[in-house]
Amino acid sequence: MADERQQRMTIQRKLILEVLQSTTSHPTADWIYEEVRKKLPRVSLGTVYRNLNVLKENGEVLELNYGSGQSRYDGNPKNHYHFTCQICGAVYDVPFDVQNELNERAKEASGFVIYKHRLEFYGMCNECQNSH
Amino acid sequence: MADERQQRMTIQRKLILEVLQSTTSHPTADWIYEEVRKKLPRVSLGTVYRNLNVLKENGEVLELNYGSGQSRYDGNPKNHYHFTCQICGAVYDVPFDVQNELNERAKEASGFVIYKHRLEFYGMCNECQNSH
DNA sequence: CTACGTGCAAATAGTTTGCCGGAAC
DNA sequence: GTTCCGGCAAACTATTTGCACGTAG
Repeated sequence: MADERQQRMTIQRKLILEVLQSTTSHPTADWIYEEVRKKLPRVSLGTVYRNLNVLKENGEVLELNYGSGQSRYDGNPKNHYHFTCQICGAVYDVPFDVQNELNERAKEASGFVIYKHRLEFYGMCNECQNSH
Repeated sequence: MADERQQRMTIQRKLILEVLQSTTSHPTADWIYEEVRKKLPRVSLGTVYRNLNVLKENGEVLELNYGSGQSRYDGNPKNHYHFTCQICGAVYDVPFDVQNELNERAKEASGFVIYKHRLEFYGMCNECQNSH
């Protein structure tokens, strides 16, 4: 809050944000790295991670984190819900309104101050359904 | 499903399950390791992880996975909701009924087959509130 | 010109695995 | 006795970090 450190919009940071905002696929850091590398071949994976963390702290991207393996990132910082296919691992948005009354109920049930919630659905996507 | 591999109830597995079921603190693998070590000093961390994975596959425990760092484990396999304090990192249960109609709405909104959902709340716990 | 950011490589953290001896059944 | 499991240490994967140079503002 009191940290008024000046941030620079470098080419790397700009490209990383663009990649994230131009896909709906909730990619991993590694995938983002490969994409950015197409335009900026000498970029490093460390830079990708560093910038994802900066952008996350700025509230410009979300980190999604499922059971195992890598984190995934989402260029849409507005709270919304996700679906993960338990067969192929793909992650999709679930387009229905955020249920803010859930926060109320959680507050009543727990007594804690609730800032936000995260809701993730699991199941089988259409493609995986068809190949069964 | 077709895997009818015979499992043994070893002392290690038994203690790990007991530790998990006798706490409401959703501990990390490391904490479980330290607890089990009090009764079985030569147990190894690898064994703890191996057994947590076995128990998870059996559906006897849940793996909870938040933003960063380690996984946490829950000895209560019934679906229920959690609250994470964003200040101190503690995880608590949120005692209100599972909202199965959310699965319906997600199905309508996405067209996918939904098996389950996971709902996590974030905020500030009472202790952290008092120390501010 | 002054921080802040980058590339690179090495370090870390969490978790998994290979091996071989040991124990459950 | 057979098969699964445990201890140990090494391996692996994802992510972070130290350093010296580069560049945005």
